[in-house]
Amino acid sequence: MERPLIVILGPTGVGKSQVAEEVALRVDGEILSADSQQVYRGLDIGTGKPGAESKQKIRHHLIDLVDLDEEFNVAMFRASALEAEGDVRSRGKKVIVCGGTGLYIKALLHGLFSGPGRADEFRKSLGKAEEELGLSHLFERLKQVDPDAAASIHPNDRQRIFRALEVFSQTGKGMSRWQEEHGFKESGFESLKVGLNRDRKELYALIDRRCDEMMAIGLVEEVKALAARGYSLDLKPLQSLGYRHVGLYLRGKKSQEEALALMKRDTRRLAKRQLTWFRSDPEIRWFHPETERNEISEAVRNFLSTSHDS
RNA sequence: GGCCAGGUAGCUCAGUCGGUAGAGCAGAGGACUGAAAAUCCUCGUGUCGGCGGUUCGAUUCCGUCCCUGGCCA
Repeated sequence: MERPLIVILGPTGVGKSQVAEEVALRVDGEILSADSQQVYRGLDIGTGKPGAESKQKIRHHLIDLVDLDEEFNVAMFRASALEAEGDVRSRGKKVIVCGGTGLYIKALLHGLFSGPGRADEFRKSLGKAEEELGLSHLFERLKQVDPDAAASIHPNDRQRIFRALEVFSQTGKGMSRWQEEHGFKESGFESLKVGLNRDRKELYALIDRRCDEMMAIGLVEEVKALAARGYSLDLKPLQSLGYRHVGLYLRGKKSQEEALALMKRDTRRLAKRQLTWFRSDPEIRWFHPETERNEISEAVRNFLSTSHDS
């Protein structure tokens, strides 16, 4: 039996949280965050985690799963999400997924090919080879072992070249074959995808305001406190939006003003990339987060009344 | 009011010895299977301030007007 799942998605700053909370209260549900940064303990202000009042009203999941120096990735997200989903459902509550990390949502809904995880030793050797021979050499190597993957990966895309070589080296099978065989065909969920969007100008203005607010309520102090606890500003999660910008400021590379301006710009760019990702999904039904609240409720009601499991 | 410097892409500016123009930034579009708030790719037509003049042809030269900044009254 396919399990019903309400998914609320959209670019940063559109107003997903408010909509998700309203829906959760209305249908007696709990929220699974589909956000690649909220999983880190200590990243609060910059990731816009739900506050105390919200947590009192609604249970949130998939937040604060790991420390900043621990590894986290899509596969771990999927595993945690399935667990949380089962838990919520077992208590008779509705599951509402809310977030802007497209890959995470896709992995939850459709799975991932069961290839190897990250192989640090191997990556180190790749890093060395890159230093000595250049990335183009690694790309040539990929062409040899997995021409299909090489055809779909740009020669400059270091991250994907590394991953493809890693998959081949660990399994002896090209990543392109793994992907082809998997094809995101796993299912098990029947989903209602509620996409939230608004006029670009309006969205960007909200993003700018949100960045100002984050600074005003102590983003810099949050990062300082993390550094004081011994976390390096070079840690991967601290390279994300807001955190890396505060890092630039704390290291004296940018003034606070410049850092804030860059944070706004990069957040706008993220929103654009998120929209690009979501736009390609024809299953998403788009709504305005404020003016179409009624339409959203209606869609949710219809979905729940026709879904098989209830 | 006078003198000077400017008015060219959303912004900052370059340039055209007369043949309707190009950089940076901003922005737009796209890709995406264990780093995804990451990583990567692609994209620059705009009455060259208005109106006249010279010219086969003016954004470029000339005149005039308007606007902005500075200096002098």
